[in-house]
Amino acid sequence: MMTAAVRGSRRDRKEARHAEIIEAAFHEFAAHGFAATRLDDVAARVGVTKGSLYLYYASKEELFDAMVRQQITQTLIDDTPPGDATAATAAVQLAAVLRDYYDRYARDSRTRELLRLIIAEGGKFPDLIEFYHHEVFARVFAGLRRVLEIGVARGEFRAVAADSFVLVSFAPVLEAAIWRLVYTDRYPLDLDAHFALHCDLILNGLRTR
Amino acid sequence: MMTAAVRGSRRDRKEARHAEIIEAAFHEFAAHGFAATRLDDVAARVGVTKGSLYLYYASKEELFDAMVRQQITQTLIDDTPPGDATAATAAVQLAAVLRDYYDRYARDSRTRELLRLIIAEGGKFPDLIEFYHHEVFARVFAGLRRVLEIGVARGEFRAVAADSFVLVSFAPVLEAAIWRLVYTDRYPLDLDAHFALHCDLILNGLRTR
Amino acid sequence: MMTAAVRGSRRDRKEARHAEIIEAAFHEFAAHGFAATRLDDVAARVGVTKGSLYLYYASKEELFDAMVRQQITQTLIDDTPPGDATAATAAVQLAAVLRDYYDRYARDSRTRELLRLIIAEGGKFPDLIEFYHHEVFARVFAGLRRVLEIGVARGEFRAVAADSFVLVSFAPVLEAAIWRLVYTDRYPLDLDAHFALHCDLILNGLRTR
Amino acid sequence: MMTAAVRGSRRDRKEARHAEIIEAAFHEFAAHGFAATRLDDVAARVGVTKGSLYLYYASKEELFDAMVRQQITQTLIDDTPPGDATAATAAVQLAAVLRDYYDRYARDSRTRELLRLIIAEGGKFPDLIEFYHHEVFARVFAGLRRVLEIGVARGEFRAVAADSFVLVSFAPVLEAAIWRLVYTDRYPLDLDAHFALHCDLILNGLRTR
DNA sequence: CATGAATGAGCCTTCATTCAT
DNA sequence: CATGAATGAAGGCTCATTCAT
Repeated sequence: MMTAAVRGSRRDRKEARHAEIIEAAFHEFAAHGFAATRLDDVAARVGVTKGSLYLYYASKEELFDAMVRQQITQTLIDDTPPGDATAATAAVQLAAVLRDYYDRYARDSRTRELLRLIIAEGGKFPDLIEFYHHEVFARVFAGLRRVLEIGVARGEFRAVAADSFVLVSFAPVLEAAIWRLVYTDRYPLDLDAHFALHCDLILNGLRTR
Repeated sequence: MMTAAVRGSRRDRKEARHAEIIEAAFHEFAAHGFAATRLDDVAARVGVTKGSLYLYYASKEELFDAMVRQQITQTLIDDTPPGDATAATAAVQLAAVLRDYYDRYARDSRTRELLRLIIAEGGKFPDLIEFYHHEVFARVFAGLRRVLEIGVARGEFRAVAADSFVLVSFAPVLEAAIWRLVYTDRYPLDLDAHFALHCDLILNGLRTR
Repeated sequence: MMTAAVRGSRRDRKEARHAEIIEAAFHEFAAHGFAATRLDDVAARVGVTKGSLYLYYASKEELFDAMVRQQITQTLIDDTPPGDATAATAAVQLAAVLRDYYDRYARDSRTRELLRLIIAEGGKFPDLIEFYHHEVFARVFAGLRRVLEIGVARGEFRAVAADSFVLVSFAPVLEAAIWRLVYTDRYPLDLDAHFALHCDLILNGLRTR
Repeated sequence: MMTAAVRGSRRDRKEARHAEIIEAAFHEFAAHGFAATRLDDVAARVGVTKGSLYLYYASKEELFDAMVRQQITQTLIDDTPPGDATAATAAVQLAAVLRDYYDRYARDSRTRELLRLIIAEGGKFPDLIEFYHHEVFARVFAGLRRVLEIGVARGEFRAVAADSFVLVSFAPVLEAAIWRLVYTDRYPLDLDAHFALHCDLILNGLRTR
């Protein structure tokens, strides 16, 4: 039992180290981008020597890759579908879904930084942007498409082109995220007002007459 | 006079060299980001030696800064206001303005790459994102605000919050640009359909009843 | 008695571990040389962790030293004098001695690899080449000298300079070993023909008229 | 003319640098082997910074390769055939050829060091040992074969197997080189006596009766 | 103006060695 | 005994920057 406990804790400690490194890597990579971050700094943030990182990840690339995947996965670990399925109208559902996306993708700074990395380093890591699409955009669009279909089926919404709709209706969320990424301090964005007008326009735009 | 002429042509040649270097720098920086581009590659693209770059720009940072500013300025060298001021209705004007923005910011690959650099390197070059805001977003938002005001004045549009409106109505343009930046090849975006639905939703959303 | 037995088996196990490590070290060092072999690889070959090696040898140098000494000693564990002392003529004896040396130093790949290490790393390990001289060359030369003396005493051989003779007469053996070390695959050496001509020339060269 | 002169000297200086680096590399590689030599030391020997080496050679491997090839080529730049073609007898010719080989391969320390590198690093650089064979052994053996054929044709030498003869007759040269490489200081080899007995045995061994 | 050799700081990666468990 | 995580000192290679020509 001792042995089992010791082994267990060893594995646990290793898991924990992995997590610590990922966390440190996230901060450094997010702050400086792939090329400009120094593994020295990542290690220092963990409180470990540079060489130790190589006990966990075989290269800077692998660390970056693992970090991004883990951040994406962790961000979406909440697999509860967005929105409020019990809502009376599709309009309320759509608003709930959008609010959910704002919370996940625009309000959370970690998600924003991840987005920056995807945009900035996507060219060098095609697998990662694919993964990001699969885990993030695909789900987001699926959610929006579902609400649209419900609303159309109920006669609440006009039958617009779904493929474009999911993109166009998500755009202000993405924009809010990017805006905060780039201009947070200098030109603050009032997220509530942004969300309010976003819903207003979309819902009025979709409404049947 | 000879001397002046010679001096003039010399200055011209120097101007031309500047332009060549900026152009080469744009391609390299856009492709690899600030940290990962090598001045060697920029120089090779110009057909010149690395050392020569320092006759024109004092450092990598300065070259990057000059390049981004020049690209921004050149992109906006067309100072004609967007849209079609002669249009009969504000709705048509708004559509014209949006179409104009799509052409400038989503369809043109150079503008997209510039956007990536702003997002990716903004943290390291705060003056540049400020400049970008001043030259790009400020103008864009001013254009949208004007049309909104016209439409409201004419009773065509509802009087929505202008600050949010300019952002929300521009969002699909920005999104299209970023999407093409990241997913061009894998998940193509139908820009015409995107634009069409964008206008549809916005105009229907704005319309007074 | 139990204790003694246990201790004994423990010591045996320790001896066995030593042998395993030496064996693994031989393969790695022979394949890559001193500087380029990794203790990780040696340990992996034993099926043990790198750290464990330090329970047996205090450093890479010591392991190398011990390995070479052990290989030399083991190679010569057969202390039977070379050749055939009962042979009728010194010529037959000489041929028998040479055959013996071919078997020991040219045909056996382990001996060849050892030779490479002596040549390659001798500068860094002077004690080892001294040991090699004492255990290998000194014996080889003594054997040849003895046969020469017998042949001269019997009037079969001319009285050539013994110091040079032992070297010159051994040279083709050494050459065969080195050739196989370097060119085994590309330019195979017919050891039997080599040996035959070697004997032919030496015996004819030594013969009194 | 100035320009041409300047350009010329620049190229010359670059050539000279190449030569200096090769020379320094030879000393360091010969002293420590491939893996254990530090480019820092090579650079220091040239009186230059480590980074400068990369202006001339793309990697440590390439430098090593170039160095070995250049040393081999330079050693054999003397394309005069070995021996003394005007000699009266094949025996005298053979002795002259062998003396020549002793001078080239056993007396010259540079050649010996090269040999050590071939033996030590051959496994890692198969092309180099091939090159060495082509430039060194092939020529050496061709020289010996020619003299043998002449001697046989004249009835001076017995018609022994040529393939083995070239190897066996060269062996003492190789051995002398290796001996000096390994045991120079501790067990000096009297090269003249070695050569004398070598010739004595070979010539007596070859002679027809 | 332009070159290109040279620099030197710095970064990623490796690996012999140590040590708490 | 054995482990394996951790260290830290290098070492190969890169690249922005300088400068004599």
